[in-house]
Amino acid sequence: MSIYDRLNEQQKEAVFTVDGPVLILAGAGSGKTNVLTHRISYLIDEAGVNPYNILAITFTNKAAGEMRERVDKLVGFGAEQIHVSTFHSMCVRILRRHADRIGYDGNFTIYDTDDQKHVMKEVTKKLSIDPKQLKDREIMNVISSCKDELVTPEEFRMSSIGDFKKSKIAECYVEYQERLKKNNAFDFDDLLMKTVELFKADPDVLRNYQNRWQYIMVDEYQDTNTAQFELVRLLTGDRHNLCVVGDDDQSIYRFRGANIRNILDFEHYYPEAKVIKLEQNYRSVGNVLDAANSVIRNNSGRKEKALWSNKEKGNPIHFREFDNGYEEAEYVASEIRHSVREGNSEYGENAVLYRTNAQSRSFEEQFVRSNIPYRIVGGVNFYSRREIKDLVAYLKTIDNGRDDLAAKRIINLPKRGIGATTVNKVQAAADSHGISFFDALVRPDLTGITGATAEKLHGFSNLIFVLRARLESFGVEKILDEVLDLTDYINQMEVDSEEEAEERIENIEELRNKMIAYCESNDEPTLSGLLEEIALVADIDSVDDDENRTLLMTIHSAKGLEFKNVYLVGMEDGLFPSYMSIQSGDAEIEEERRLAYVAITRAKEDLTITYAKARMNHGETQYNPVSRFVREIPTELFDIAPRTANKRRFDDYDDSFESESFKRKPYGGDTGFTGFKRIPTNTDDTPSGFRRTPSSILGEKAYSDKQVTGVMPSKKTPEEQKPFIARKDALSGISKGSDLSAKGSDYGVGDRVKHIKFGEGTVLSIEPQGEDKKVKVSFDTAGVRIMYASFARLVKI
DNA sequence: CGTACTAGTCTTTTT
DNA sequence: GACTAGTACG
Repeated sequence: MSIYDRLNEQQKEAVFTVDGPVLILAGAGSGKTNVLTHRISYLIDEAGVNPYNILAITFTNKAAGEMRERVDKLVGFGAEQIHVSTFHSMCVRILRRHADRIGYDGNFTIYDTDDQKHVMKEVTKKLSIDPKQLKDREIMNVISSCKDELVTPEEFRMSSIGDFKKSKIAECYVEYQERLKKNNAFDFDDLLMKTVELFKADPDVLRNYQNRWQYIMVDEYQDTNTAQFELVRLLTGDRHNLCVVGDDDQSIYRFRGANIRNILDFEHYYPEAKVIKLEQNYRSVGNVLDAANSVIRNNSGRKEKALWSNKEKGNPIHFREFDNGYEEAEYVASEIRHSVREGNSEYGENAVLYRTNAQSRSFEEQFVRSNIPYRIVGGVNFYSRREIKDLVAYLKTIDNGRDDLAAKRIINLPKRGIGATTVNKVQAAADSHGISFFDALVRPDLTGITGATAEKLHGFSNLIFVLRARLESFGVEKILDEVLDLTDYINQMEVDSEEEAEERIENIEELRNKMIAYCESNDEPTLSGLLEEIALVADIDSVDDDENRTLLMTIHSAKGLEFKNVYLVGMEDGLFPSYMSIQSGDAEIEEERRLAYVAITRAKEDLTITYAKARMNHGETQYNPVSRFVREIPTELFDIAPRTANKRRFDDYDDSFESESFKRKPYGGDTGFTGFKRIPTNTDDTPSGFRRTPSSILGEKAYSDKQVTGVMPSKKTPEEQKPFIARKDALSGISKGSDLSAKGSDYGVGDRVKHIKFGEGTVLSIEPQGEDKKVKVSFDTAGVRIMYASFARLVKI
């Protein structure tokens, strides 16, 4: 009996074919990750390949982490030698070592979208481009596409001759790239493009990596762009020991430059390639799979595939129609609550998938009201939040003063009376002397700034020097506290509301947790290392599978995940497929269709599709028809079919919900009835059909005053219903570093405590962490959390 | 230099 | 509807 016995024939073939190019066409849910991990294990244990010679590239850090974990379990030892990483982090590592070969310093910074925008602002200003005629955003998109396709500024300039608009963009590209270079910065696209450039410019370096990585595997191959293809091609060299895994039907990143031809033409490029199709789906029940197949069938130019399953048919696909998005969200929340109470699923087995992040809001509101523990993935990236960007800008400036954008961001933050005029003077001095912004501001002899303003600048640079000294003496772990302390950031923060303040403080707390986590997982933590990790994380990376919370996310984020119950919401033409894609044509619609296919195939057992007749979109109400993708699913697969549903069928369904406190009424529409309306008749909007304990009823009652964030306690005494503590009080514990250990020491292990957001819980453990304490608390509704005493401000009850 | 108001944009997805 | 950048004014 070996670990390979449980694989099916095709999977075995994929695992055992280790030499030469291999294309694994892995349909949704066909055990792809399993094949990849077994293949790595086979390479090491059976084919005698040194783990050091194996490279596995994935799409997200989360996927990389999971793969490593699973390989670790299969392979006795040596798994840590395998290089598992994302394209971007692999490129960063390579560039850190060899960037000097292409004229950059290995100590480069990585610009995010926000930083790029700032640079582009400067560029268009300098080239006096009218922002009304040519938007920064458009220019950036074109440049990004160029980089995806490995088109250099010079090449693009040549190709744009004669085209006015294009040549304007080309000028911007040239200037933009020069500025990046001057700032010793790469943007995301550069990481790939410059690595290719490096490999082409320096064959020795390339050969070095070719020798190191003799067996290469690429996951999610359908999402690679031209630069990534080229990178892989170069690394593979003459060995051709390349195994790519993907599914052309799940290619959903065309907008980002993903080139579906990479997978469709693989055999063309490597004629000796072995093609293996994994067509058995182990994930979804028959009806779900049938629905997925009937949708994707409408696309042309696919690789021939026949996904099948020997699972039972399962439940029909649920289709529900609503008057508006509010009712849609209300329904989903009540279904999930129902399902969990009936013991049919756990919160974490349910997921809500939508096309756009903007849709998350109404669901979040309903989930809070219904006391459903949830987690929203994506939206505004954690590191794009203002307070986080501010603090990270401090960290960057402390780390090295070469990031001009970072220095400019914080020079007057908190307010020091340094304005635009001064900033411009300093920048001018920096430009004319070829030094960084920060270096220029400490040189009054170059800037010509005197008097009070010079004093202010001096104050700022002094602050940075002090912080650098503290970094030296206290280390990365403490540096954030020092920044908060010396800048009095939290008290100086401008906020509109108590809620906003709370949210920001929590984000800062989260940043602090992440920094500590980084320090703990690295033998030699450095500020540069931390900042690098920060630059390359995606939101999905921080999703913890064990949390038992319902996940809300875009379909894009859901790729690669699976859930027992999936709610695919907002299935309206104009929203999904998006209005843009409908305007653009077949290629775009096909991409949206693949997205629909990805969404449907996330469901293991139950799929619920919802539609709202009217929906609020940027402030105006839209009326959209049912998504064409829904109409591509045969009506037999639905319990209530779109458009053909009748009252009888609805009433059948509704029986289980009929109650005195909560009624759904048929809606008489002109297209024939397909939806229903709920009319809550009292404040307790829970269907009375559920068996509920008195205490949970009490909890629900307490909920009628509205809660805004996260998961709340199930029980509240009148005293606790007081509003949040006044802001200044709430914050004082954080900004004064010396107070830290004094705070929150009035409780011990086993005590009941209350957290401002997570509610009540029991203290599991307390351990000292420098001046602070790490407290582990099991919250009644928010699960087990580890937090820092100074931030958590737990109150003993 | 800082504030308050206005206009514009976003909303398709992200390493 | 929400957030941001830009502008006018004190």
